[in-house]
Amino acid sequence: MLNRNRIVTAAVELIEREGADAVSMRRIAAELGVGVMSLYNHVPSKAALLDAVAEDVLSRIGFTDDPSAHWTDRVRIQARAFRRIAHHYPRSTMVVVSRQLGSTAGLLPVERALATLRDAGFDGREAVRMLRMFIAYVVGSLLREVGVTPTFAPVRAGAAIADVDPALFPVVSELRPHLDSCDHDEEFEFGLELLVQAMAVRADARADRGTGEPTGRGGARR
Amino acid sequence: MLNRNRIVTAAVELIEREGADAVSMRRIAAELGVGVMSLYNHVPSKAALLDAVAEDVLSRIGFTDDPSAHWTDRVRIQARAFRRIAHHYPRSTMVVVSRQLGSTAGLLPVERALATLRDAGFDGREAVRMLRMFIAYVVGSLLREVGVTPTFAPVRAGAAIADVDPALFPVVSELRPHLDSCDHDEEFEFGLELLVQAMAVRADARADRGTGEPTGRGGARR
DNA sequence: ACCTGAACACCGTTCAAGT
DNA sequence: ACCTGAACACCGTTCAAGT
Repeated sequence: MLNRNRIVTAAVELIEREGADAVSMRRIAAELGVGVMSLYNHVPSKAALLDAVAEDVLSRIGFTDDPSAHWTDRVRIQARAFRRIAHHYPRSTMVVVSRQLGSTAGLLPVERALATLRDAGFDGREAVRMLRMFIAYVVGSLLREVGVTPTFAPVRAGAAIADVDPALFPVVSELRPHLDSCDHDEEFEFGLELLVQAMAVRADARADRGTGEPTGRGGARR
Repeated sequence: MLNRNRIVTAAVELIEREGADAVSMRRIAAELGVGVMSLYNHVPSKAALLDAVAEDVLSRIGFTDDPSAHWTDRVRIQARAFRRIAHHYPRSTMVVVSRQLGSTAGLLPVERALATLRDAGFDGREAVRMLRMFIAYVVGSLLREVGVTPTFAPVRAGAAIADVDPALFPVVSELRPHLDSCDHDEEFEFGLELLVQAMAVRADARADRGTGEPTGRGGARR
């Protein structure tokens, strides 16, 4: 029997198998062995289907939050959990990122993250700020890893820019070896660590001013 | 007379006016008062045209790098310049971000940024790392500002999630006021400052170890 | 309630024909 | 070299008809 869930799953599979461009209502219907119009009994439009795909992928994030752990470790773990689904559904990641979700699908991660930041001693305003900054970093990183990021940085993996004029771009030419290779794990962890430590500094500053609980003391553990 | 540049410009204008979804070869041709197939004399395909759009927007970044300024200020200025085009071409920003560029179009910003980071005292490997981290943050921030970011964070501007169950999402409900509003300028500057300061700490650590020039001394100025 | 085919108004791109 | 219309193989979605 046809239902919304089967349609969404088929869409995710098709995206991962052939890319987001390959997705069409007709293709998905064929995949499921039904007429195109049957889909519309369960999904109002293609746009709504893609929203559902985004929510579905997001809901697959596997969390294991340990409230007794140091908040810096909890932040690290949450960031990595987020990154993990992107690796599991690389081509769907772009879909997730390019859709403006309106539902509460992605709210659980937010709840967990904000709770962690509150435990770190940040007030509401700061916690939201920190979360937004963190998400910006994670989303930006995933876009690079998924291979969609603009060249101007982690230049396209492999050869590609063999033809850089050293006279016009001296530094880029000099650093070509470093620009050409990119260990995504290392790169992500580097930024993660830098952010966590920067956050710990703020948390400590708060504590030293006597505001909030001293939970965040001791800086970022390694 | 029809040429590549006129076509790209028309595409950018159409994207900004009606959104990326509205772009079709036929629409652009109509806009320019020519037959659809005329476009193919100057652009090999729609995909190539969108790549050209991305490059065009990127190349519009206005830079005024002052090598005599403190490197932290140069980083701030470059980040803001990048952000500014995204505000000028909000709907094209998603196109830029979702295309994998292969040309040297976006190489000038990279050159400038890497030169700045080298001046800060970072070695090649560190400079590239810092740049990648920075770009991740900036790209992620722009996606939020442009309104494309997944909900799970800067929940859709305005109402949208009035229906959050406080029992399921206590922290989210409590922080609703902060989640609902988002001053993009403030938010961006907050993360920018945090990153710059974190980078300054690393630069100082380098200098203290006696490596590189002491250019980065003194931490991040405000 | 669910499924469906025909039809409509669109796509991107190939090809052969024009100048 | 540049332009072009017709044609092909696709789209998403509406509608009326079936069960």
